[in-house]
Amino acid sequence: MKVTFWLLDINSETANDSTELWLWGIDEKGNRVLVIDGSFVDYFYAVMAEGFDPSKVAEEIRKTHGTATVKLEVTERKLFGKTVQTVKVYCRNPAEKAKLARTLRNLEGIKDCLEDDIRLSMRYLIDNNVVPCAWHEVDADEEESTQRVRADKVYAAKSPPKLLEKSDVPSLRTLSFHMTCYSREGTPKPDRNPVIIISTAASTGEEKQFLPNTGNNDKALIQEFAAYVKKLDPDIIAGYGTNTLDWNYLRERCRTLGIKLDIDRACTEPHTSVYGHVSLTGMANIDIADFADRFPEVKVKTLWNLAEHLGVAKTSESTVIEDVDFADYWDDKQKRIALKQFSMDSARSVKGMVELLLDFAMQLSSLVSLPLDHVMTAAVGFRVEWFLIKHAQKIGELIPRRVEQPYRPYAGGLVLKPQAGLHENIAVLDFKSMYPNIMIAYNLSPDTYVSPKEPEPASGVFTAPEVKHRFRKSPPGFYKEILTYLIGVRGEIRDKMKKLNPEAVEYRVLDARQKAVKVITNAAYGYAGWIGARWYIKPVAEAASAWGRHTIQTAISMAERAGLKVVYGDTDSLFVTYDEKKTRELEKEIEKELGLDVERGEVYVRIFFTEAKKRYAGLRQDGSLDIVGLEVIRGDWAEVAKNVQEHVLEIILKEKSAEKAVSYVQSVVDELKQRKVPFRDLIIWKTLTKPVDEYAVKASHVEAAKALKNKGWRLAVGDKVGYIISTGEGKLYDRAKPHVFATIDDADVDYYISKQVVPAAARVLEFFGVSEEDLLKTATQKKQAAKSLMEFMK
DNA sequence: GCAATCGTGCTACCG
DNA sequence: ACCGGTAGCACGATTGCG
Repeated sequence: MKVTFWLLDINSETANDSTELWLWGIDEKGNRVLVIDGSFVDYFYAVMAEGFDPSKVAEEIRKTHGTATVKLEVTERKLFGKTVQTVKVYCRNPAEKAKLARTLRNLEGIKDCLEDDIRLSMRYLIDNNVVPCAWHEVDADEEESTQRVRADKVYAAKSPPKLLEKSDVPSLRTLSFHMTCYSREGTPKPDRNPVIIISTAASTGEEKQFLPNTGNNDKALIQEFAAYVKKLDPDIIAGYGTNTLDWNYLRERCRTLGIKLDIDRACTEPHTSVYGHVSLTGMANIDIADFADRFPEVKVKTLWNLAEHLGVAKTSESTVIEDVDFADYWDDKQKRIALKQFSMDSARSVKGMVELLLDFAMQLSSLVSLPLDHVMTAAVGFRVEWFLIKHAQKIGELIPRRVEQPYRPYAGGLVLKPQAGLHENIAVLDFKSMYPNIMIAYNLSPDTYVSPKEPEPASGVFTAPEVKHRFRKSPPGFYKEILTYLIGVRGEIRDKMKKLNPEAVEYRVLDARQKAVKVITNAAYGYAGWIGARWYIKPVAEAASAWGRHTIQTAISMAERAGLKVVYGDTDSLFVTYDEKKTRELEKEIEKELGLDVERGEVYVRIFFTEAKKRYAGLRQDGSLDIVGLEVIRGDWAEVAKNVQEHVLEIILKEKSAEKAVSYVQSVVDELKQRKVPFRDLIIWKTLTKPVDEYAVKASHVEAAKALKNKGWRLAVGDKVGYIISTGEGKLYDRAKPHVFATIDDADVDYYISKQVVPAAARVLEFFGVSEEDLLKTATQKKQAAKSLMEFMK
């Protein structure tokens, strides 16, 4: 019979010489199905050394390793664009694949073995064009018993599933949860601290809260939660920070309590996958924290900061309860109510974020072919790589092994020195997707690179400026094909979207799709220059940036020839004096001359540059500010300083009144002196980028981290540490206090005035004749300062 | 002997 | 575990003055 299903998860099961691929999905009727394919045979390639006959080598392999192999095939493949002879070695046991490949590398006539590092489940997806988060049709027989697993139907596939065009998404059951643990000694430890609350919010609308029956006894709590998960049988289980914290905690806690957390669809426990995320067989475990890097404007990546940014929760001082206070809240009858509410609200926020973000994850998953639970935990480089791998398989290009490479830097984009001060009426010209389009235009690819020792191919070559790397003109390289496809597809999607109502489900799905496509397109250049890349060829990235510099240089000359003044530029953008007719002509001329599309970006009514590159603030025509690079948008400055700078910029750009800005700054300084600012506006957040004892120098955030650790708080690399500078003796790092252990009365307001607020304000105001000293002047001195300022402005 | 200067480490930004 | 270019702070060693 034919079964149509949408693929949610895949895993492989190997037992007694048989290997099965388990495809978990949902059929058109909403049944949860498991399709088992036992016919796939894992393999790798043995690449022949120069001058060896593959059939003879195959014979030798058969003789020496016949029992480990099922079948041997002589085939031709390509490696970095060059044809190679190979023997495809089918393995009896997938677990022994890498070992067999290692042995065969030493066999005479074999230069190398490749693709033994591709895991079976990925191999299956790639080879059969089976795609996660997409519909397939499979010819299969229904199995009688579904006892081993939690599924409505189990099928045995008679052949691999076929991908269908159908682009809708079935209705998925999701369960969002939030877990709270009790500890009076810092970060809770699963061997001694209980779980006190688990709140859940399901897509069905059902909400639950699991609490200890008596005291802090959490055994029944966890068992009830586990039973509920099994009963609800969600397709997606989501939380915040669950990949790094909750699942491990629950697993450890269950071990301590002697209970089994067999909640997944194969009735096994959550397991840490080789890729680092936690996997629940047959369902998708989603950690919303893994989506946080899509929102760089959220500096401190907490559940609540992200939820508020996404508009799924409104936070106020009272909503959020800090981890340090959990135990106090729990132990106080009145406050416990608030803690329970907080937990429930957290689960609801997770649910809200899932609803907003899942579309993107599913589209990215199907685009790059990584299963849904893995795609968001995978780093950008790996997402690009899996997309490349899928295409490589189609065109017969072998997947290179990841080899350790020495780091060799190369020159990147060109950044112009800005014309400092205020400018009126400035337009930005941007090259559209400059690097991808350069790679397409000059056929830059790992498989088109012509090394210096090679003769020029018949097609001729493109030679990059400055660096002189050569790339054959034809046939098209594999990056060119991929990038052309991605850019084309994104255009098609966006055209389709224009005809749809933005409220429609289809519009949302398409929007998620085009975002996923854009992410991969934009990361291709970075991938090319990444030493960890399987297809790393430094000249590819180096040539792309060299052509980029050449492109922008040429555009600058053309702009100046056209009589447009260039006030700034960075990599693929030019800031020019705006003249409707001249810029339009320039855009056309650039496109004709360079073959790259230019689009007019922002047109600023007024823009302010400091002398520094990559830092400016512009006033848009709609009255909003566009602030770039300055303290306002940095996460490592105290909020009080950022607010002041933002307000100063607004006054300068809208009213051009340095005088007004100065008195505003002075008013904030006064408030600070009286400690009349919210405490949280004094917190400085910095990331721990390595373990605390590996720092070469003493630093405030590291000292604050040490203080937290001393009180039992577990801090991981990548965590943000919030601290304030307190009054007292010594260096700044001696006076840094974790914000959770401090109050406004501890704060050294002089530090905040002289090292935060005033420098941030002066960064802007010094271009209007205002010094840091002017900003520190008292009220009586203000009038004098204002007078001389008015002279200056004239 | 001490303040000014400079190099280094570090973080977070831009495109 | 995507690239290079860049700013700017704190720290701590070095320099320069006399």
